[in-house]
Amino acid sequence: MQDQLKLDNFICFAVYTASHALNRVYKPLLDALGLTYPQYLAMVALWEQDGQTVGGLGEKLFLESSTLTPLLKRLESAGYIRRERSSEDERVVVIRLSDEGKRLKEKAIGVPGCIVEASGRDAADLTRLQAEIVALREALNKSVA
Amino acid sequence: MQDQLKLDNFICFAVYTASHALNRVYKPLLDALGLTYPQYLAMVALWEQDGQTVGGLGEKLFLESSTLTPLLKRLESAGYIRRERSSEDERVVVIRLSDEGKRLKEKAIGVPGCIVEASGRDAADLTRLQAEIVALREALNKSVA
DNA sequence: CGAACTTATATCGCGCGATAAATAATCGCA
DNA sequence: TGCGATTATTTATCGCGCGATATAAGTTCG
Repeated sequence: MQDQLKLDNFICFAVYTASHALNRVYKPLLDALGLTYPQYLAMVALWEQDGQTVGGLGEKLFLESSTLTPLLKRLESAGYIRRERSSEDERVVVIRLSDEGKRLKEKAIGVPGCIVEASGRDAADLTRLQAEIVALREALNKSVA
Repeated sequence: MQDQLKLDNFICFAVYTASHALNRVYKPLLDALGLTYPQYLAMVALWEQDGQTVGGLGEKLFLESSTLTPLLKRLESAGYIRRERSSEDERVVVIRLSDEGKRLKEKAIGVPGCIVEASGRDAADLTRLQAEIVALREALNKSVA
């Protein structure tokens, strides 16, 4: 049968369930760090570049301030970051890693390797697939904007 | 730099953001149907095969019954499905489409096409990518189990 | 100068999704 | 018969994600 409305033919279903599957692999690793999945991504973004603004982070992570602000507050109360208003522009809030937040990077350094291993693929193959998925995301984002 | 902890190198980040991007494309289409994204997937599974059990649906959708039960209750109170205990095995709850639920399929028939269009790819290309993502999901699920 | 506009973030409200743990009902088998 | 296994529900908790709106700070321009 060539039913258009067949679950297994849905790219959205593939992405949705792959996201869940990733989440389940990450869960125990991130529990050990005291982070949720989106929090982890925010921390990765900050490890990559400290001192980003809320807006800048949101742009990178594709999240609104209404999602990010409470998430960042949780990271702050966990002691991993500080939120400081910029002195040049008082509208802007700059996010800085605390010492503990910086130390957490060392504990997190092994996580990506675990994922690669769980995927059963080599890094190059994953990189290729990742690029394809990013291309899909970009096309979809363009169509909405 | 070849930093392992770089956001753009994360397959998880690609999947996570692609999932959001898909959600944003779907949102207006599903709003018109009165469905959320996971509810839509459950309905697709039921259009594909009516009369599935909660457990069976959960297996297909990779969701626990504790996630599915409230979701299905919402679909029931929306009038799209009925939940009936099986007479053969009274532990089992069978989900059946209501007439309205069946009619909804006609309204939903155009949705996948919109997504293909938004992706800017042809169907064959999407199918190939979809298969790759499914393969990733299967590998990840295997590693957890 | 100051009114009007823009930008950056925060707040509020909402619903949902996801999980864990406890409970209940039923089934099937030794 | 009785007990472990199965199936689903319940309860409680937590966080995510968004839209709408508010607040406050900066900017522009008459």
